[in-house]
Amino acid sequence: MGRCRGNAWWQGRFRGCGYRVTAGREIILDALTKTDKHLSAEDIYLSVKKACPGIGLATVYRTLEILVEMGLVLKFDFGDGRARYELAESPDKRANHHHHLICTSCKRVIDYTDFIEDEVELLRKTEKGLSAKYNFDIKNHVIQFYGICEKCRRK
Amino acid sequence: MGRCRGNAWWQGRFRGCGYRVTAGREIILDALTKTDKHLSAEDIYLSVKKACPGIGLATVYRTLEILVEMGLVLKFDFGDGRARYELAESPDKRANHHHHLICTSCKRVIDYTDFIEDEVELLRKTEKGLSAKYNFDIKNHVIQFYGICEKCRRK
DNA sequence: CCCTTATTGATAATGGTTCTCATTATCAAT
DNA sequence: ATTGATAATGAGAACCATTATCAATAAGGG
Ligand SMILES: [Mn+2]
Ligand SMILES: [Mn+2]
Ligand SMILES: [Zn+2]
Ligand SMILES: [Zn+2]
Repeated sequence: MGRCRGNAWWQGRFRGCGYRVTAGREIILDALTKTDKHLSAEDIYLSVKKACPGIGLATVYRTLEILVEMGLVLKFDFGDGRARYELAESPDKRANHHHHLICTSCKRVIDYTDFIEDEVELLRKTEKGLSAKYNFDIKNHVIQFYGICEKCRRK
Repeated sequence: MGRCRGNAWWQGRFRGCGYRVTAGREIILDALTKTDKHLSAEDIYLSVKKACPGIGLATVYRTLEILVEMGLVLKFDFGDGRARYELAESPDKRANHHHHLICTSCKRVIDYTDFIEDEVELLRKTEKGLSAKYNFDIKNHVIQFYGICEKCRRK
C-alpha cells in the first residue's frame, strides 16, 4: 500500500473543472496540506523547490490562483505586502474553519476557533439576510481582528 | 458665517500627535469626508489635484498612512490589487460603522449596516473572550462577505 | 521675522505579481 | 503503446502599486 495519500478526491475535482493533473499542482497542494502556517507564494515556492527543483515561481502563482478559484485554498491579506494562503476547510478535517487575530505591529497571525460556533450561527443568519436584500450570492466570508499581540505589548 | 467646516477637531488631533497641519493633509481628509466611495490612493491623488495641482502622489500615500495610524481612516483590501480607503466612524456621523459585501467578479463593493446591531453585540463578546484568552489588545475588526453581485449573476 | 526641522514633490527604486513565449507534458483518441 | 491537440510549464521580462531618496519648501514656536 505504501504511502497513503488521499489524492483521488482532488484529482477528480481538478479534472472535473477541466484542469489537468500535474506533479506541480499536486506538490503545491501537498505543501499547503502539510502545514498550519500562512504561506506566501514565495514560501511555497521555496518549500516545493526542495522536492521539485525545476519548478517555477510563475507556476506557483498560477496554481494558487486555480486552487483559490476552486475553493480548495483561501487567500488572505494580513497587511504585510504579500498574499498569504491556507488550505480551506476540508471534509476530512485536515483543515477546519477558523478566523484570524492579526498583530499590526509584528504581523503575527493567530488562528482561533473559540467562539466560532456563535459567530457561525450569526453569520448564517446575516448571510441569509444580506443575500435576500442585495440579491447577492455569498460564497465566503472573512473575519479578522486587528490589534497588538502579547509579545508586542511588553515593550 | 460662510462655509461651515468642522476643521478644528482634526487639526487638534494632528497637532496632538506631533504632526503639522498642512494644506495637503486638510484637502486629503476633505476628499475622504466628501465621498461615500472606497477611494484608492490614486483616486484621491487625482481628485485632490483639481483643487491643489501641485500635490504629489507620495504625499497622498504619506498622509493616508498617518490618517490610518491615527485611526481617522480605514484601509481595506478588496482584492483588486490596490488599497482602498474610507473615513472611519466619526462622532459627528459623517461616517458610521459598517461592513462590506464584495463581488469577486466585478469588484463592486456594497456597504451594509443591516444586521450590524447583532453583529456588533456578538463582536463585543468575541473580542472580550479573545482578548482575555490570547492576551491580545484588539483595536479593530474587519468583516467582509465575498460572492457574486446581482448584475454579475445575470450572465 | 528667524530658525529649526517636519513636510513636500519629483523621481528613482523596490518588490510582489502577472505576462510572454518557446518548450514540454497531459490525456483522449487511435 | 503512439499520436496529436492543446494545456501547462519555466525563465525571464514587464507591470504597477507602493516606498525610499533628497534637495527645496513651509509650519510654527520663540
Ligand atoms: Mn489561518
Ligand atoms: Mn465601506
Ligand atoms: Zn505582535
Ligand atoms: Zn459583480
